[in-house]
Amino acid sequence: MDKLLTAIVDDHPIVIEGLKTMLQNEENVQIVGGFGDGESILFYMKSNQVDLILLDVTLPDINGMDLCQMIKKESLSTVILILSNRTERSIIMQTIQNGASGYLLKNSSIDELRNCIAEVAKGNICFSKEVIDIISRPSKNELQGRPRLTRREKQILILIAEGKTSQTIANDLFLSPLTVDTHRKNLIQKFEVKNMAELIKVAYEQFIL
Amino acid sequence: MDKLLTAIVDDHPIVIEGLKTMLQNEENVQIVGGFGDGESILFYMKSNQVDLILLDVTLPDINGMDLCQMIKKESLSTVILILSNRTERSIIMQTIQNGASGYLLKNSSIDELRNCIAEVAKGNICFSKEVIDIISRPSKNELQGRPRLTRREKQILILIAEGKTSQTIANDLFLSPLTVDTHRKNLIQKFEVKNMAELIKVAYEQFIL
DNA sequence: ATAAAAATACCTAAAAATCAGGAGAAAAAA
DNA sequence: TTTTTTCTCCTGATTTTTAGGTATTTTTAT
Repeated sequence: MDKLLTAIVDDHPIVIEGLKTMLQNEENVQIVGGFGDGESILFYMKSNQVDLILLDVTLPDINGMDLCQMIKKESLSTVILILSNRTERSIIMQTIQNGASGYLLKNSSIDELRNCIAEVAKGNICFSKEVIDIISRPSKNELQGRPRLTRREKQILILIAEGKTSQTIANDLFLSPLTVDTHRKNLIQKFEVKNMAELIKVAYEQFIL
Repeated sequence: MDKLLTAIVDDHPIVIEGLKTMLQNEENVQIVGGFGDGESILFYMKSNQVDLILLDVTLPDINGMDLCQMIKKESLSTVILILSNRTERSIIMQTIQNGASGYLLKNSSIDELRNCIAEVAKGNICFSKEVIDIISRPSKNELQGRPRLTRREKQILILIAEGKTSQTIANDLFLSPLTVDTHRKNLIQKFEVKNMAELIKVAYEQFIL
């Protein structure tokens, strides 16, 4: 098997150097360069093949999620492995949704890194142990502080998210618009939000929608 | 190693039987029962240990995402492996976010199933090849039809999602409220939505928020 | 340098949502 | 069978958003 042509994208030169050192003796990896921002890796990819990208999500110019998409647009076969300090589950999930094949925290061991590189090279999706914990563990504020919605409230919430007005919803459900307004009010109270926009946001964050 | 006490939850008896047959000769798996709905597995778990659940997302009583959470609430150590026909990426991601450790399509081979069971039992997250494709491939309507937002628009979108009014946003950004209104208007046009609630919804669906 | 895109600001009116109360009927739970 | 929750509808005032526009200044890209 040919070595994986591997690029490192991180705005900390130290991290780049560290990774280079850690990976220089790997049999299946060949570092083709370190890049400090999104622009430069995208530019490099226009004229060079890259099989694997070790990518930090926080970059000066482009955010990691967007960069993932751009990289995949440039070359679908390039595999992206995220190396980041960010431990928010939403960030992890979003990078995967945007085309990354794996996610490691920066404090991962060389073994985990090695293992993940092997897995993603095979086409699998791979996370470090710590990341799996984050993904699997329903966070306190997601499970605990999650308001209980009645059937009607849930139903109306969905219709609100579809952009419908109280009037329209009332017609759909054969209710008075005033009733729908009451449910709106109750939803706002239950979720402790200021308006419908914020309501939809937290509903998404808490996976109710 | 002890055998994994494994429950099958699916509303099609044929699927339950098929899985039982497929897995009866596995060394590390012991089927403890088949369940046709969410209630019955939750009830069973109250008095019996279950290590692994093979779960269909579409059930008559409770939807798969919610059931995942309930199962994890009942027993955090129980590992959930989704077996489903649903190929929507959002469903796959949501089950994982809700505590599932893997996702297979029902037409997966016995080898893939065997492999995934082994992986999730080790604490890893595992998908079948087809599922990986779904997750990794940015779908047309997500990449293509995604409106390009300017920096300002994105910034204002975030503040709107926080429940702020035009007035408040204007204060935050040292702008005229009228300017903020213009950006609102442009956002509504770009996303082709009817109001802010729907805007936040599609922004989430397209991973912009 | 010039064209295009983005950001800024304004106007008028109508429509819709939010706030702050209350109150009766139906359904579900204890 | 109570009790509690949910669902329903109401008044009235206020705030905010939405839907048409127009138009100037700054940035950005060619």
